[in-house]
Amino acid sequence: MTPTAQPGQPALVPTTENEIPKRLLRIQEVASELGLTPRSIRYYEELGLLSPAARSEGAYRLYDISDVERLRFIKQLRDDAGFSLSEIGQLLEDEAARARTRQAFHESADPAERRLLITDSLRRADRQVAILRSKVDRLEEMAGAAEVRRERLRARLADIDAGGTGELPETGGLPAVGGNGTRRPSEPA
Amino acid sequence: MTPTAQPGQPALVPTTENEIPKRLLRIQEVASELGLTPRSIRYYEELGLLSPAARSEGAYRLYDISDVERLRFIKQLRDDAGFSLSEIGQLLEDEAARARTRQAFHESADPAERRLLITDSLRRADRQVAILRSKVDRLEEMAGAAEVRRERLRARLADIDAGGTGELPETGGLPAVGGNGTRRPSEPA
DNA sequence: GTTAACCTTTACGTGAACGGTAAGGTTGTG
DNA sequence: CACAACCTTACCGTTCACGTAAAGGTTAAC
Repeated sequence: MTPTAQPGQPALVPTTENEIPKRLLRIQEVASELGLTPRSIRYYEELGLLSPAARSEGAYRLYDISDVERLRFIKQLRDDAGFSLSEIGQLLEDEAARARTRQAFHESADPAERRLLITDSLRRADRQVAILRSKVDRLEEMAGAAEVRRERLRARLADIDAGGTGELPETGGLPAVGGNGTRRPSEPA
Repeated sequence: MTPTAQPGQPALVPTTENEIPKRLLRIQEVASELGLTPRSIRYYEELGLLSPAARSEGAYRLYDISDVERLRFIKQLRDDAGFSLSEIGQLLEDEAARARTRQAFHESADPAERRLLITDSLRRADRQVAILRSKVDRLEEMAGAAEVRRERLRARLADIDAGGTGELPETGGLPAVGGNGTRRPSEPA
């Protein structure tokens, strides 16, 4: 509450020289930045969706930028794409593999081995793109259908304003308004 | 199991003349057609998302085409768009209003009143379009980002195949592969 | 009118995705 | 070194979206 610096604050990683000061974030900082809760982040970890880059001496979880980006992606997949956490798990590399992979990549200068790691990631990226694109397409179709229904309503409105009955002859769109009541082949919506 | 017609089968509505034979469907028929279960359909009804066009003498739920379309829309909103059932309720006209509206529309020949009903539906349609479009946009962005990450991986693969190290100098994409391990400003992904 | 296949309501059970709390340890500033 | 603000694990509770079973009534072909 005081205007002075708070007690248990962040933490700068002791960078060897004047390298980029890689701030490691504690769980609450990450949570606020992403609009998540510490609880849900721990839950994702429990499911194997991610694990913090490091732990402090006292076992505090410490996250780096790549962790935050991964979490942001997870959140988008959950909120925007509506995937379940288990589907997200299938889409992402599981955390164990992720750790092994990046270790392996940096420790091996062997191009053949590196090639293998990259083609592996590439396969995953392909899957992600395919799944996201197909979802975009389905949603695009829904949005299009909604626009069609809207246009129909506009046409009916125009018809009424032109002295008509406001009933359209063609196909019954989504029964937003009319749908049943009389038994004419097509109802006004 | 017999090749003969089953016992408790469908039901044709006694159409006055040779009007379009409006088949009313029982709950299981609707469910199979849409890939839902009777239970979930009843649940949606319980939440006020829809109600069957009619009930049989013995209280069987009977659905008409407009009901099926409405259910199909609900399912799409749930599966493809990932909305919760309560969000779907907000997007759709609630069933009570829907019944009142279509009654009102058919019983009133008054253009002014009809106009009101239509503008009302139009407002809802506008909301639906807006919400769906914004969701499409967010997903489009995600898909785009995924494609960028994929291209980066392809570039690294090409680099390796050209005798390079497979590390890219620019910005760190989603930490799909590399992300931490060394402390260089940008990691290979 | 029997009967198989369907339906009804009611109610309790379940998996997913967290929320909340308890009991206790850690951090960094004053 | 005291202390406020953070964190830890462990565990029980909750909401949503149904699944499942019980007990009984309905429908339509035979």
